[in-house]
Amino acid sequence: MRWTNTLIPTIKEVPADAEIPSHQLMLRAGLIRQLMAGAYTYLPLGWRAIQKAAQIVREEMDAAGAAELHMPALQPLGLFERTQRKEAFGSVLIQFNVPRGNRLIPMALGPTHEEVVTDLISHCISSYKQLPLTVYQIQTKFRNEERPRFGVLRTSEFLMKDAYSFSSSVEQLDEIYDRMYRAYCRIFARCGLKYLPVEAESGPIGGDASHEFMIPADNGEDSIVYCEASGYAANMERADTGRKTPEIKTSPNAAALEKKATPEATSIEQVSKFLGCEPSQMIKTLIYLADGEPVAVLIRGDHEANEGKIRRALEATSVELADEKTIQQVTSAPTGFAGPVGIKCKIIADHDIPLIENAITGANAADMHLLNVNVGRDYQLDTTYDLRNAEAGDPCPKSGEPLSIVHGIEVGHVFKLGTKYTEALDANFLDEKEKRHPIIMGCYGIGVNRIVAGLAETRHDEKGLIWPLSIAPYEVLVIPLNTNEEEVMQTAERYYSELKAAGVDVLFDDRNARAGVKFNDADLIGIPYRIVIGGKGLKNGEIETKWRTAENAEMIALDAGIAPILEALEAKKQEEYQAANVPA
RNA sequence: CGGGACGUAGCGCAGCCUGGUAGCGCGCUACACUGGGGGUGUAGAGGUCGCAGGUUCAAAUCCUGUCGUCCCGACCA
Repeated sequence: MRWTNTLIPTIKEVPADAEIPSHQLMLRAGLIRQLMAGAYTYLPLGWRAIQKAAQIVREEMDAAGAAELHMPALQPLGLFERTQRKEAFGSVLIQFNVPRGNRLIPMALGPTHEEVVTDLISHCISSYKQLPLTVYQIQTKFRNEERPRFGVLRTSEFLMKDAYSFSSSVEQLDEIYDRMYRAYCRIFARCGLKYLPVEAESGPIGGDASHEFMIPADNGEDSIVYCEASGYAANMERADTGRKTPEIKTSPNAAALEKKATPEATSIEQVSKFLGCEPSQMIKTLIYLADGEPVAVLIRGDHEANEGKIRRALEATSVELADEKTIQQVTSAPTGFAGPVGIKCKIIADHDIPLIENAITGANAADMHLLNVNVGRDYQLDTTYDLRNAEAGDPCPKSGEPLSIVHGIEVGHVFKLGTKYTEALDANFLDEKEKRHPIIMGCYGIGVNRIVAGLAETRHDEKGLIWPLSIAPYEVLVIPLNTNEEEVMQTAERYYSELKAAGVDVLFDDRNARAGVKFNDADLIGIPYRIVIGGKGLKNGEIETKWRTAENAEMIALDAGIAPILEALEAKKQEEYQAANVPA
């Protein structure tokens, strides 16, 4: 492609609205332009990078035995009503009525395709002999983000690869899940990303039912609990800590229980300020309804309760914060003054709770808190649980080494779905004994544009982007230094056409611009291999080549033609593939 | 949806407090010189100051409303 025939609007200054590197660089390098909050145009360079990523995704999905198809983005709203996801999605689901004659048809723009694909499969599959089956598509998804942000990382319209597997047994599902998991590792490695498979929520199937694939990045939205020593990685909802139940006994330093008025101080922050104490000295008493039964959950004041852990500890199917009325019944006080002492319901506590000497808690009376509360003397615990979010420094559940919290960009998610959608939409199969069962599903998503944004976010220097060869919009950039010199232009044209004929993705900077402009743009858009043709070199019978990542250029002889360039590209591809550590 | 900031030429910004002919840099157009890291000169083009209403002889500037964009938080199958 000739530079003058395409659209690469590079920007010298940093756009005011962009804060994070990927957003700034993608704008500056002419990859994207914003249409409105949460909706971006991909310009030729950006779109080519996306297509490269999509192609890698296709190759690996096909190799993993999945079949590509294409489903409508326009979907009947009724499907979402049948799976109850109209409510679950809420304002995220973009919906509207479309006039058809004198009727209005309620529709939605697909935020994902579980409903559509399950509906499809329910009509096509009826026997266990047709299973397992995995299908996928690469398609634009629509989710109304209440607050789009971070440029192209969080938008209301984005390109997603979504795959769905259908199987007749959990064993079949497990096998497909492992295959998808490996395909994902290969995809992200081939794209040149440093990625982390992270344990995520366990679904209805239980066990290792879900992994998120994260790119570690300071500007990532998600928090990952990570242990360098053991490789343990889990998201905040899921992460266990290696803490154990401590000895539960009254502290020898226990001071006399004291009741203190704390008018209108209901939050940890307010009370700690009012009493001049640290939040870590306080016990937060949260009243939950576990399958309808009230339970008091004790968490240290400076910690975050984790509902998933609470649900598992109680062996409940549903857990939600109790309503005002329940709290009033259990604590004899309005919300904000609950405490373990004398509370009228079951109590469970986090591991850290018995360790707090002379704690401060609600007094189960309006506008009152208790000081010097101690376990054993003032309230009783048989055991303790891991009920809070992991924090940096907590022991790793595998190695016992301190955990760290790293931020990440979610680029992929694999999930054992189970039969939620197949039951709701009547997608069944007949087994060998003519018994009907709902098909068992898995779903597997990749944010294709996040692959590109993730690379921009993590691979750049002060001059601009640094693409790996596998995703680079063009592999080679040919720069004739002075377009007025006939010999320079003829030579450059020759290299351009020969490289193109050899199947290399080559961009030809045929602009009549100064060298500085071309070099700076070259660094900004980050094409991996640069070939410079100038008068001085030609006099010596040489042209200059330089890798974007290299410090210095190398001269190669004109006589050699494009052969050394093709060799260098091939060697670099091998080198990148080796370095990426692509699993088998 | 709560909190904060900002809307002036394609981009980055000044002017606003204290109302009185809309400016700077980059980019763009033409010509000339120049030609290995955003070059120089000359001459130009381009703006209903986000939008609406109000105050005033007079509004980019003051007031009210509204729309948009960004950031923090809530939310995110």
